Amino acid sequence: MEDALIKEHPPSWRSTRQRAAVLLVLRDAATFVSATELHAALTADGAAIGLTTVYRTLRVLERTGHVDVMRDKTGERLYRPRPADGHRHYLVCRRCGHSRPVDADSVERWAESLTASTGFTEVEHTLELTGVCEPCQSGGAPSPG
Amino acid sequence: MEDALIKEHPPSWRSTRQRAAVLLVLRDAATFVSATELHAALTADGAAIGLTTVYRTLRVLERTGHVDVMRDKTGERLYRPRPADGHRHYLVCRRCGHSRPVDADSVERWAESLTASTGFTEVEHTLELTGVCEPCQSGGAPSPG
DNA sequence: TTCGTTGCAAAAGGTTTGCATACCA
DNA sequence: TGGTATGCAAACCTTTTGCAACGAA
Repeated sequence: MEDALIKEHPPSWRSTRQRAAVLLVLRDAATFVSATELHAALTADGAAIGLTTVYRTLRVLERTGHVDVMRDKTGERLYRPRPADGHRHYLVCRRCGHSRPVDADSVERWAESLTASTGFTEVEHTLELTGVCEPCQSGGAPSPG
Repeated sequence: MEDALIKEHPPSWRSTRQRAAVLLVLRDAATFVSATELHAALTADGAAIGLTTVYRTLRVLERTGHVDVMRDKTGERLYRPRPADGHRHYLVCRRCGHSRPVDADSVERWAESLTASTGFTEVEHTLELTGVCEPCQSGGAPSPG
């Protein structure tokens, strides 16, 4: 992800130790993570980085389309690197937080069809899916994080 | 809406001047409104009510399924009375805030089918749709609120 | 009279901003 | 060297909570 980001997108993306650290941790995230969690993981890894910088970096990544954002029930923002194939919807386990992209083509098409049926233009959509993943159904409930 | 709420739902819903005022304003809402806006409208109408009470009343209405909730881009919660026919998805105009329920049966079915295709159970979904409504396309942009 | 409800002020929690300093290019 | 990026502290906002007073049933 770093390469794509550093070479392509930003108006002026300056490569710093802090940003590299964020990208590194984010790249391996199998679940949506909050800014706070990300910051905790970074400092636990020994990285010296301010929470403000984490927020600012995530905002850039969001603007450049490198991360997808969703909100949990409390309204907290959660981030996850956007897959290269451009998937944009995820099914998130309510027990362990694990997320997996889902094929939402039918929803995309349906959303587009709304333009014709409602008269609304520039229709955009946000879809958040939660459930309980197979591992969490059988075994106990792995704790989030 | 008042009748339905007062007679059916609550474990113990006590009818008060403040709650009646909230229900009255909310009933006529054609758009999603925030707790703050609701409170402002109420006090503008001359009602004496605390912001805390507005929040608490909305929480009860949310729990009892009398209002639908969505979040705007800033994460603020917006409320709207739930139609009697149980529609639960809305298309909201980004310019003026007007919202209309949409038929999302196909999405509902698709979401249910995820259980089979992903192994996730108890799949729940949140869908937020925005666009620009016809009046806002032609004329200028009516201001929100 | 009882117990849910109200409202103020304060706390909480996440996110943003001001500003001086550090540092990449 | 110039202009970004950083980081601390403080500001912001929405939402929740503590607690004493109020009021519906």
